[in-house]
Amino acid sequence: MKKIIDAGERELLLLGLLRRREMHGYQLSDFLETHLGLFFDLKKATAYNLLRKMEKVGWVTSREEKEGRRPVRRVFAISPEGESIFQDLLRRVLPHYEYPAFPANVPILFLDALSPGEKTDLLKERRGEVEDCLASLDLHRDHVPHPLLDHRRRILQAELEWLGVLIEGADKK
Amino acid sequence: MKKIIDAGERELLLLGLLRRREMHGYQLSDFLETHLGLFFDLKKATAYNLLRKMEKVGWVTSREEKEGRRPVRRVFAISPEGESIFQDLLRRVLPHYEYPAFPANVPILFLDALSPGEKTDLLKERRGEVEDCLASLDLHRDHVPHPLLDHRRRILQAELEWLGVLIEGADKK
DNA sequence: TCTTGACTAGTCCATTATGACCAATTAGCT
DNA sequence: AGCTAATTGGTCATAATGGACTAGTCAAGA
Repeated sequence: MKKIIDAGERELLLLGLLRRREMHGYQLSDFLETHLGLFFDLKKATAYNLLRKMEKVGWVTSREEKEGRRPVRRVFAISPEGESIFQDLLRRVLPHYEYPAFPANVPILFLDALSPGEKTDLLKERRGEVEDCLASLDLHRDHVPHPLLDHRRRILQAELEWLGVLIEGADKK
Repeated sequence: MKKIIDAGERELLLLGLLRRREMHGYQLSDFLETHLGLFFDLKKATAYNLLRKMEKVGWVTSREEKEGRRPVRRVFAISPEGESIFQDLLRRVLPHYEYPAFPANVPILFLDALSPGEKTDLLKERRGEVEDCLASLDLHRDHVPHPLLDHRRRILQAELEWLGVLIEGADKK
């Protein structure tokens, strides 16, 4: 049910962020969660894991840093080697599209196990959720209009229209 | 980068298929791959694993079967318990929508690392791929128009329009 | 000042998922 | 008949994942 055809997106993501400025692990994963959590899902432990691995192959370097009386932390920076990998990955990943899995669509296969009335109700409930998603997106409107936000908006819009047609079909029958 | 918030979609899928007719593992995973591979990604080993697990908790039963001189195979069938779980899962999963992760969008974050010309070229290449996806979908047109195909078509269409806007923006600047 | 809760920073480990692999059978070709 | 490729049916080792956990620091209020 996955579909994380990993062609290096995770590495690309981390390298790209480190390219802007060096960061320690917590900083990175915090940024991922709070700024990119809407779009990507890379958990802390996974990020740390990848960082260690990328250090082992020389794409990033790290040094210890002590600030105030906090525990030492490991600051990661991209290496020249890593920069070249980044450039490569960017050009390798960007031109390809992969349709993601929509696990939430599994029940669509089994709609005929529901009575027409119940089917309509449940689909409408789902539609409501999508509408809410879309509405909450528009609260971000004031922010810089980011392509990823636009993408999300369009996907949700498509989802909405699809559900509309489904519901209509269920109603008529 | 996952986003497989597993609320039981995988179990729902297997139970739903077994509900139509009992099957052995290979049959199931083959069906998944050839008929549903476009939409979901559930690998053989994962399916077997889930089947064993569901047998352990009594949602499915199994018996050995010998046909011809082939090796015995284990045929799985849904149990009454499993049927009730199925009904429950169906009603629990259907009304909820979860935005999936689009790992292929990671490079969108780093477009400014590319020269305008290269950016446009790579985006156009991606657009070509999406167009091909869409075109190959329409070859399936003769089949019964399934909601999932329609969903895919709409998602790809949205993707296409988004890319169009992106490319236009990149060109103008 | 004491306590409670949130933040910082990171690790650990049980569970999952998957690619690789295996072994037997059958089909296809010459 | 003999050889190869594909299919059938399934297992397994390994890697990835993510929830739970640790442990120290700071902030705010009572």
